[in-house]
Amino acid sequence: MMNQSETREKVLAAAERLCQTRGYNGFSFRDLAELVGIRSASIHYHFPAKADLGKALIIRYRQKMETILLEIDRRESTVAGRFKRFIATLREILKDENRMCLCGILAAEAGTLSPEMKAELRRFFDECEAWLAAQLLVGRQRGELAFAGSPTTAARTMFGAVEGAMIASRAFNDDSRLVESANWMFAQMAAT
Amino acid sequence: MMNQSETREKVLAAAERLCQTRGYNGFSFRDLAELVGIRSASIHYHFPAKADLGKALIIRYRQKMETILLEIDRRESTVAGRFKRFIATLREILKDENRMCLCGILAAEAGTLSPEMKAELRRFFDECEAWLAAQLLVGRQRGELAFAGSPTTAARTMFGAVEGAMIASRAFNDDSRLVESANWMFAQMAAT
DNA sequence: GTCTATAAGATGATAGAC
DNA sequence: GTCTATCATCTTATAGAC
Repeated sequence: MMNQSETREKVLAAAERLCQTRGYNGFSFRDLAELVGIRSASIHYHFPAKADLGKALIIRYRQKMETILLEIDRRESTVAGRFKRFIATLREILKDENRMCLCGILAAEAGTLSPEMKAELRRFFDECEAWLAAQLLVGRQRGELAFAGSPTTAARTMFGAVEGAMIASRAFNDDSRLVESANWMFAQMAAT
Repeated sequence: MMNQSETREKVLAAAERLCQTRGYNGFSFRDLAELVGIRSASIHYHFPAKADLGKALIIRYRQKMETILLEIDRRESTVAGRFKRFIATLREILKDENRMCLCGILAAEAGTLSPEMKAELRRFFDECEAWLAAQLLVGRQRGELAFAGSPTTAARTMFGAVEGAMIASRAFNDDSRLVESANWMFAQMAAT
């Protein structure tokens, strides 16, 4: 028998995978239980309602992203290098079972999510956009990038483009779409 | 009593709305029947399986988009004007009940869709991207736009950005996100 | 074409034994 | 913590009357 946090983590990992491939409304507690190797009633012990699971899913995913972004900052010093590694991380998700960004697919399904889930979702977008905006600002200050308007608007556009490109990549089963779009955007912002 | 095509159209219109707000896996034949004012069994008369309804939904949406794009070409002569009107059309969708582009939300749920639905979905992306690419090519030839690489890559990136911006707009319940991102992208491509 | 009736299975969720 | 058992409800889908 496993302790609480061990099973909880297994459930979250499996649920994340299911949600990324089939969407929040595309998987059930039974699908999840089967994947983890326990009964669906046991899932309810850890997450009373599906919305509780959904909320935990977003928080965990956001925390993982925070770690990834910190690691990128640590390992890459140039804006170009950071952006490239950011895209590479997302590409890995696509390559693995054609998964989508968890929060991108959830945002598409926002109409059926609990208010709490939607609030957590917005935080994820806020954080990713803030990180991108910080990179863009530095890039412009260093004279590496050229773009009009606020870094915030540029970051929102870029992150939206990344999420949209992931969706299209999935539809066409072609992860090169994400990379091509990312490269194009960065080239378009390269200072002349 | 209504003739076949009349009810069929009512069903499709209601299903489109439900799908745009709740996603394909977020509405049932009963929800749909209630909205149309008939019984769910009657829906099955027009669309034996849900995937048949889904396929018809995409084809109809794509045809409507084709009409919209032709109309835009007819009424606007400049690339900037056409792009602006294209975005305005999508913004209207967002303003109305915070709806999402039908094919954007379906592409996000692609993992649960029938192969036929996925094929129709790709056609929608192909057509929108082809239209955008044609506009971008003309814009560059006229010296109004400046961008590197093929119009196809630029168009794919822009359309992905538009879909992504719609998703974010929905999550934040703020349709200005779409417009700001669209304006930013166009400004970024404006020839100096 | 639309209805009632119904099937067969899935779904989120709970009670209570171990 | 996990199980069995069970629930009420919902889901897609079909048969057959009108």
